[in-house]
Amino acid sequence: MTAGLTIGRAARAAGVGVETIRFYERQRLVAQPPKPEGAGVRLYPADTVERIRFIKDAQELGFSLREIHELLALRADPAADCSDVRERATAKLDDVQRKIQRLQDIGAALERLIAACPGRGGLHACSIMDALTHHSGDGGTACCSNPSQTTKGVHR
Amino acid sequence: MTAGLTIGRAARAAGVGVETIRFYERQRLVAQPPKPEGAGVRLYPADTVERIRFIKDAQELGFSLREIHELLALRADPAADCSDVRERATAKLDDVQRKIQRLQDIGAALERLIAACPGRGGLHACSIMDALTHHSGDGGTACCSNPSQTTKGVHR
DNA sequence: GTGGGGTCCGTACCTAAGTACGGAATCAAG
DNA sequence: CTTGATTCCGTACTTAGGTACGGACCCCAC
Repeated sequence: MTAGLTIGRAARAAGVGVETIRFYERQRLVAQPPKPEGAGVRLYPADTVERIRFIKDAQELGFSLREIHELLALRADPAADCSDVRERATAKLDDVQRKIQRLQDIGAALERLIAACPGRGGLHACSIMDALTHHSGDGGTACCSNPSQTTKGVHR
Repeated sequence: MTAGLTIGRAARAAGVGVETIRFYERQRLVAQPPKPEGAGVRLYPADTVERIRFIKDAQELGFSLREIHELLALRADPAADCSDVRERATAKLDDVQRKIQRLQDIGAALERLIAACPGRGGLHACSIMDALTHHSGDGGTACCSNPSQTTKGVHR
């Protein structure tokens, strides 16, 4: 069993900064390993690196740190109140499935957008909003009316 | 064609606060309708309500306002550089598909967690991290070792 | 055994995305 | 035509999630 990684190596392995790990420790999202007797430096198990990666992943999927903490706290062991764990896990699963559904809608809209691009004829969809809302096939030319609101200087 | 909604009604329809709409206007995420000649109040088309809903949805899926602006700016009309639009749309689509993949992994892990709950025998998975990492079926009892890091006071 | 990098810890600072505030103007119901 | 709710606009404040800084300490290679 390898002893573990120093915080710097752990951070590099997880793709975050050292300060981020410390921040997560303060938020109790990851456990702070004990400092060895007398003096020395804390060593992080590979486990923690996985945990941090999960946190970053979940964050990109729109979960807040609080929600991620709830996800990580879910554990099915016979010593816990199973019906409670089931309930919370089921709620999270619903959440996840709703997100998947919406992403699939957006994905389909993007595909329509891509397909409509060098249209040579039809020109069915023009913006994502169009592709999402009146996504019914055909419809002829009733699209691309007001070409305002394009890219022009957002955020500084 | 209905004239439109006042900012308050539009906000209620979109499920956000008035101040949020004004904030989005400042960020150029939604267009500010013109104030009628002389005096009066701005009227928002139903269109804008849809747009705001989309923004909120996309945000829950982990897109930043900047990314959402990019998504909304994508439009396939023959007057635009199609290869550029295709490229950006394809990149966004990849993004979306990666997110779906990761959500499906998490969903599967949650399902394993739920299934393992009133285990009566096996007890295969215990935390999401376990269910995500050594998710191979069977394996016997090597699970649920250290029940530390449970729920105990995060964020005030 | 010393020099340079890494760790430790506390505090300060930063960006994104709102949210609240306050005073003037405007609208709509009675 | 008053009164109460909205709108309008600018500026200030807040919260989440980090990031940076500074001084003390530690550890490893030379």
